[in-house]
Amino acid sequence: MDNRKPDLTRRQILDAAFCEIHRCGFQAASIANILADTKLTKGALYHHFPTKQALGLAVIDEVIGERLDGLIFKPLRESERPVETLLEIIATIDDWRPANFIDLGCPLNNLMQEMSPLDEAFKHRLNAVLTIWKDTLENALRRGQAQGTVRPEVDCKAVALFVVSAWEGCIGIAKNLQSPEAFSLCMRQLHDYVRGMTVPT
Amino acid sequence: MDNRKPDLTRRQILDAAFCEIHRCGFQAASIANILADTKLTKGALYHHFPTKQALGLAVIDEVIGERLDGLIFKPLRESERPVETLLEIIATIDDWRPANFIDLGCPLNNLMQEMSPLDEAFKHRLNAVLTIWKDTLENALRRGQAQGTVRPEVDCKAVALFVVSAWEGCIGIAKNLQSPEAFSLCMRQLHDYVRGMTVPT
DNA sequence: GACACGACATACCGATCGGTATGTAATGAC
DNA sequence: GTCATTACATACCGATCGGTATGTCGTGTC
Repeated sequence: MDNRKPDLTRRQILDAAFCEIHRCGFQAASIANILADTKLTKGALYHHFPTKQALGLAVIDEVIGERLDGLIFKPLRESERPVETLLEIIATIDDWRPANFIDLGCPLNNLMQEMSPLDEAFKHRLNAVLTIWKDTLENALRRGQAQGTVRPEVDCKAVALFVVSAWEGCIGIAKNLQSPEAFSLCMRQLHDYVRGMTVPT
Repeated sequence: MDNRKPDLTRRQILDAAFCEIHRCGFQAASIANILADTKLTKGALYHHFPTKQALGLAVIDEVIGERLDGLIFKPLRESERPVETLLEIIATIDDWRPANFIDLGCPLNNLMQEMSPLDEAFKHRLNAVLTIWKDTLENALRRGQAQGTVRPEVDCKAVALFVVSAWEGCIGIAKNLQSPEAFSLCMRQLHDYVRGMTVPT
């Protein structure tokens, strides 16, 4: 225990927790298993996170939320051509999705299905991420309308909601089928759906 | 304990297990909580089901699978006009969905997200139900093509897969949002999507 | 160097868990 | 009525759980 690095320790715990929660869900994720990946002990864990719940909430904000921001939300926000970017993200998802995506599913979706009926704080944090996603898509579609790439009669709010739902649905079904092919096929339909919202060129 | 009715006892345990699993998932569902709803004891439960896993698998086959069959699969199989029936089922979902659907989500989807990476037997059983759903939709679309109601260029396999995925996605997102309005809005987009597969009249 | 605090490690705690072993009684066949 | 089997009820088991209490030592300030 030379050269203490509390920030590194905390990050190790967070990352190990993310992996364990992704593997078996929050309720079944055990503190002992999380720590087994770190060579750290309960003392360290409880120093940084007062409860298992607090650790889970930190995973949502600091791991899951940050990842989705980097992969989806930020590129859309910053794009000059948001609808083209959205179509590109969907079309190339097999290139950038994490390797265990089909095996284990989407960490956000998994936690939403598991914890939102059981824990108000989880639901609130998960809702925050979900709402960013939904609003980011809605905003992209509205900007697309302003740019003339999205059809003016499209209900951007409804379509954004449906796209997020179908996206998570495709991941969830592919997870059960354990089929990368089903995932690709399904995402291609989602891509066609979004393209159906655009002005033909 | 007069007048033993083993079939009734078994059914009580199954139904209580379904409710508890729906509420908090399989892993967190405890035998003690399941039994608390029944006035029965562990002796009865382990007489009928050798393990907790066996009970969970029976819930999939005998409760969840049967329900979906009654609500969706069978009406589609037996309809003379399957695509119209599909559109009708989607349009009227708010009339026939169970009351706790938005709160607790779809029992099939919940178990798929939770258990399919963890337990091969669960995955297999869940896959069986999911595949029936998917194939039933695919078959409905193909019959629609034969009847001239579905456009001939539609890839029925891909669309069926996407519809099931989006359906489960809508339920899952509405569950986190705890919003019946979001669910209705999302299912309306799904309805529009399916209708986009039909020949305009 | 002394001291306080922070960052951990370790041993321990009570509660809960799925399942087992044993007991009791209902039921049906003879 | 006797017996075997079925259908439960109850007490108990070892394992695991999240968390607590205590100890040790590293670090920074004076």
